[in-house]
Amino acid sequence: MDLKDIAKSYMFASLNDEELLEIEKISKVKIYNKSESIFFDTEPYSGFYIVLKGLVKIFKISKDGKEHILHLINPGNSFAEVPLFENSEKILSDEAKYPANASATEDYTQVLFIPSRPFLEFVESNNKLLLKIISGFAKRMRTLTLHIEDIALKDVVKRVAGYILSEYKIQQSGSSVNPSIELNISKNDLASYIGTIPETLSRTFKKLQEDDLVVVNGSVIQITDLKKLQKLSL
Amino acid sequence: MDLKDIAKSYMFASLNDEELLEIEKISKVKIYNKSESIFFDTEPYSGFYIVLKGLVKIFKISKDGKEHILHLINPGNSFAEVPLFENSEKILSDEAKYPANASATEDYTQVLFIPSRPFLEFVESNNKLLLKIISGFAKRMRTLTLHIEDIALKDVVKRVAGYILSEYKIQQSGSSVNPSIELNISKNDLASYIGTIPETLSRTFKKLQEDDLVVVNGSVIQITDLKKLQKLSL
DNA sequence: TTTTCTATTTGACCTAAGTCAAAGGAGAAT
DNA sequence: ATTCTCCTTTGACTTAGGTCAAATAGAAAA
Repeated sequence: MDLKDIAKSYMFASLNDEELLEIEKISKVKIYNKSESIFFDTEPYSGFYIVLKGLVKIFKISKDGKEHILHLINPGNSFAEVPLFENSEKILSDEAKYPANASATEDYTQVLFIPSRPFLEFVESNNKLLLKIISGFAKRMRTLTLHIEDIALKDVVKRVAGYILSEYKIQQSGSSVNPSIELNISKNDLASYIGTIPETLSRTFKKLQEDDLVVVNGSVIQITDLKKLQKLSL
Repeated sequence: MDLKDIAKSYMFASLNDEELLEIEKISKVKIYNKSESIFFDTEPYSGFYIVLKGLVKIFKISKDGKEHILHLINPGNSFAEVPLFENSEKILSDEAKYPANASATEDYTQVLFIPSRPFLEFVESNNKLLLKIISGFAKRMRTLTLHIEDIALKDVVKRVAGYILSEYKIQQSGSSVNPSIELNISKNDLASYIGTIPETLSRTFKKLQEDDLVVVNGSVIQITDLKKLQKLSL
């Protein structure tokens, strides 16, 4: 593994080579295929992860079997690092469990596993890293509150429009002549992520298409009318 | 103002007297009456707050005027501290705005205002405080994800039952002979917080009452059947 | 290619919860 | 006490979006 891979992550971006080496020493690269589980919410907590390549979904299953995707973690981002700081005593005495399930949604998803104990020791005396972690948490919190607002305040059409636009912003596929995005998750997962079900999502895409806002072609979504789509999403 | 008031907050609980004095020097106590605004989401960001007494609600207003309460902040907890770490450059160049609205929901709500610049300088070299902040963020994040799960996965009955139980856990009014809670927010606000509207909330209380799970008397809710209520909330 | 399996779409139907309108109720102000 | 608000409840109605069942389309395997 290359130190540069670690340095590309947001959390460790500001570390110097010596510190990166330290992280490399305690961490371990793991590779998962599509829909393989990384951890279940029944497992004892042993450490957190950073996505190096691919995509990871964090999800919960409700009593009656409904799945809801809480986060989609892109490369460079960490996940399951929250429990580490939530209740350190429980972590150090191995009493904590993972608070949700995680699995890869793409083949050859590469993650870096960082075990609790050595990391906590390392981080406690590293202000720069602590600030990075705080900043990461702050950004995640922003995403979460936006997500809550969306689910609580917006109907499915607005949420779908919003998702397309946010993906477009991330992917920004060069040619703005023909703006389009490619879904990197199944429509099933997308439905779960925006808080609805596949049937409703399908009907919503149809409606957006009939209104000439987008053209859906499998996993490719062409944006026909960006302006209108933006207006609709608010 | 007493240093002890500051020390009672979760964020500053582990500071020594010297450090507390430092915080006192840079901060300022403010008092608000019920429904008075603390800040709007249109105001430039100038610092964060800690609730000393009373209750603060953080809320957003959607395009069409619907209000949704994102957080209810109890004494000891901080609010609006997230933007501080989200994008430090913007904060320091005064380009950021508050990301939501805040107002007091009780008379004589006392808050401590801590301005960005001096606090950032103070915190950057204080590991203990950084860890406290991370831990606070982690806990808030947990609350937020639970909130998302609730809204996405549970119906209104389950959410109301859940709220009653969580309040009961916080208030735990001595005599477990007759378990009951007292709502410290209006039913209007409660409806908004759990992601519904007053009419539906009212009907839900009625239903819970008809099923002999609770007895609602104004703002006092007696829990008649704790076991059943817990089962219902899952 | 043919089969098999899974993902997606469509149709018919239903229900939880929202909207609108109005009536009570409780506390504040006069 | 009486009026004025604001908060809460009730009733009648509507609808977004969920459920269930079946059809269709892709993708992977044989």
